[in-house]
Amino acid sequence: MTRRPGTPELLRAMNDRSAFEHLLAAGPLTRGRLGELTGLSKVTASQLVVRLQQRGLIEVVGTRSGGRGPSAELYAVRPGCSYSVGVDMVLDRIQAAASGVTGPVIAHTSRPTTEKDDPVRAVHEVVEEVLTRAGVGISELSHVVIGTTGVVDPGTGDVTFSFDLPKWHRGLHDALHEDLGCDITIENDVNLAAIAEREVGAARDVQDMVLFWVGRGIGLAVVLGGRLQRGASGAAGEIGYLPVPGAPLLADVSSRDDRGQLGGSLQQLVGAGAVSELAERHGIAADGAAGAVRAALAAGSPADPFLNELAQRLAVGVAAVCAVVDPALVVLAGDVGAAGDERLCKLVSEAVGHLVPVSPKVVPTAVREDPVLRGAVITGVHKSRDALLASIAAS
Amino acid sequence: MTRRPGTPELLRAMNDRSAFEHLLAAGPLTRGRLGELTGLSKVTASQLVVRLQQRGLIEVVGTRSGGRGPSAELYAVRPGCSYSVGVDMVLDRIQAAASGVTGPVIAHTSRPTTEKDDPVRAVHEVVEEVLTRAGVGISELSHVVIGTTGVVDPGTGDVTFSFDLPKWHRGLHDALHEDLGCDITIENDVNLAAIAEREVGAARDVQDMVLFWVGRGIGLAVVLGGRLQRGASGAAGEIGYLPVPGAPLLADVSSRDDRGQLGGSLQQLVGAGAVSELAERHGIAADGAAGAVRAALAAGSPADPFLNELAQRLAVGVAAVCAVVDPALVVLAGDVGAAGDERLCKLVSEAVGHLVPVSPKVVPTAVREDPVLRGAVITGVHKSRDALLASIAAS
DNA sequence: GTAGTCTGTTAAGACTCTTACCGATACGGA
DNA sequence: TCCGTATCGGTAAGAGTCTTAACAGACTAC
Repeated sequence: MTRRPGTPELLRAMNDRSAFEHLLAAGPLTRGRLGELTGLSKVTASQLVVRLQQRGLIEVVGTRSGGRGPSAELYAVRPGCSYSVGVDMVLDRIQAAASGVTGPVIAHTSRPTTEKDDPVRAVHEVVEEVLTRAGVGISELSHVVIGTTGVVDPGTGDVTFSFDLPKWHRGLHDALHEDLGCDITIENDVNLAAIAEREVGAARDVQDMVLFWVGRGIGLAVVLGGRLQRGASGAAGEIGYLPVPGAPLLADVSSRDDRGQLGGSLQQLVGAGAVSELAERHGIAADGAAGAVRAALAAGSPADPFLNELAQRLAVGVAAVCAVVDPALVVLAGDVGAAGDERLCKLVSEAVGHLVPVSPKVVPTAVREDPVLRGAVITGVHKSRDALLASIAAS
Repeated sequence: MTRRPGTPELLRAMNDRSAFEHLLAAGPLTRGRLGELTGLSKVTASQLVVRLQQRGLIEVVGTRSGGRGPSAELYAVRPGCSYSVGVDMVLDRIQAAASGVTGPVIAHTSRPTTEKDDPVRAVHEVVEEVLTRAGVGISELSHVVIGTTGVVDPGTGDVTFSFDLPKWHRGLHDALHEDLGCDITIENDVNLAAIAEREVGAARDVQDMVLFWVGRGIGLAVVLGGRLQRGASGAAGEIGYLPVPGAPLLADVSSRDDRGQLGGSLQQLVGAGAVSELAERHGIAADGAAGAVRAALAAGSPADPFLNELAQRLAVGVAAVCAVVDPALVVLAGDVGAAGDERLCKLVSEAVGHLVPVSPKVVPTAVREDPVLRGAVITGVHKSRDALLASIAAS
């Protein structure tokens, strides 16, 4: 409740902030146009530009000539006023990408790693490398966003536990913060994929959507009212544990199946292992679950029973989600989801229509390359923007 | 994006608004205290009080003496500056309650009705009656909030379809608005119960919670990030359709079971009919599902198998919800939920713990009397407050 | 070459807030 | 009993933000 009272300074901060946001969203702008967009007068817009320029947040990037009068100067956000890095680690590789505050990726790197590596060291090395490639000093780094399988405590921002990566555990957040000296955000990988989908993929401008990740593991990202919902303990979307018909109820959540893999009901139905098995049973030979789906799509109608059965299983999960949160859009992502493409989505959509009285659009992911890394970078850019805007308001 | 620029007038509006909110939240206040709470100086607080008083939004309600200097005047929101009415219709009775903008109910009425009555007329009559009892003219009425079983389109605010009430259909919102000449809000009854629970019940200050309504029908209200989530088509929480193990998958959502009742999987498992049947099978004789639960609780350990089975069934639904949205709190409400009380909640909580890796608190509803009506009144008060605050900002 | 239009600046005024000061009031301790 | 002190409410002067109005300069159009 300790909100500042409405002093005139607050007004200035609000307008500076508004102008900065418009510059971020609508590219280079003249003073006049900035005045129109913010609703402020010409004079105030000029003062505001001077302030932002003196702080190094914006710069002149050219002039717009061709009009009647003198050439107007074009202002844009200075990308170098804040850098962020996104990191994604999957199985045996760790990737990183760097961006300025304006958005576009300016450097990318990828190197091998193993689950036994110390995560702090692995992240440090890859961040250092990508910054070198970008020609940016570590002191200019504002935020690092790291994707992880598993659950992140929304209170502390720390890893609660992580599938596959035994060395990623509680305390990692603080260790990385200490090591890199910048703000650290650890986020669930499926959530990051959903952020990418909303920013540059199939879910642009959708306020209520879910992203159903079907790959080695399965997961769900829930976006409601335009906001990513992490749940009270960060476990929102852990739908591997969803109790569904067609799979035996777990005797206990801590028990493991015969593969030694943690898994609840839906996990046993549409996890990668189950999909491979299903493909095999239908006589489809391919490498891995996603490969099986691709092979089935290529095979045409002979593979229909396999795809139908897979769609039925997925639809049960989707239907449960629809019954609870009623999204406008369901994005199928992950290896298997992406491989299934529009064909599988159509089958799932039809099956869902028979189970629940709502009909969300079901579409394949439109972010085909490194969605998690992409989401991490986007999140980093957003975080560094927020920090800049807060600094505007504070001073 | 057409947001107003940061003019000094906006500042005044913000501060007026802040002061009004503080007066609503913290009861009668002196000018000095108001200045402290808003963070404004004594002078500004005085000017602000004068403005609000001239508009009839606040009034002097006494003086606070006993201190050192002269007695300070106490200001409070004038309840009469805006009235709202909440309406709830269940089966054969329609209820209404009226409130001023400060909150407390000032009049209540209840009259018989039937599903065949014209809803516009039924609502009109009960609203008129409760206003008469309150001594308020219809011209002073700002908002009417009506609870309904069934689905409300979040885009239009209109009824999409309603269980049990065939005459409640699309167009009702506009018809009521025309008839009563004030703002109309139609809201799902379970959502209203959740609003009441958050305001005066067991879910105060909880940001992520769900209310599981177990009664004649079953339903769910989802509150995430402090906001009620209605879903893209208003069908969030229609968990009667949730596919669960232990109940047969629906062949088609439009088919009906042998009772002729629309129902998905979870509905068939824990709907009132199923609970009564289960009780009968365990040799518990009582009138209705809630009665059976009360009888079982009174009977003690001989009835344990019945309660355990019921808890198991409920837990499957709760577990599915937890897997998707991970609430901090699950409130069991509705006839059956309320009857089950802490004993049933404990059993459900234990069963949920075996199904999913999160452990939300499971508690019985703390709003025992007319939760839906209560929620409707609270919603009406909030809406009329919003309207007043908007009017402050506009002028 | 001149008129017209647009950019960016300066000057004066309106509105909001703040600090500083003052008279009036009522309690508490000497 | 009386005076010191804290508090309430109000007035006056000042600082910060915005606005409109007017102006000097640059560039295009005819």
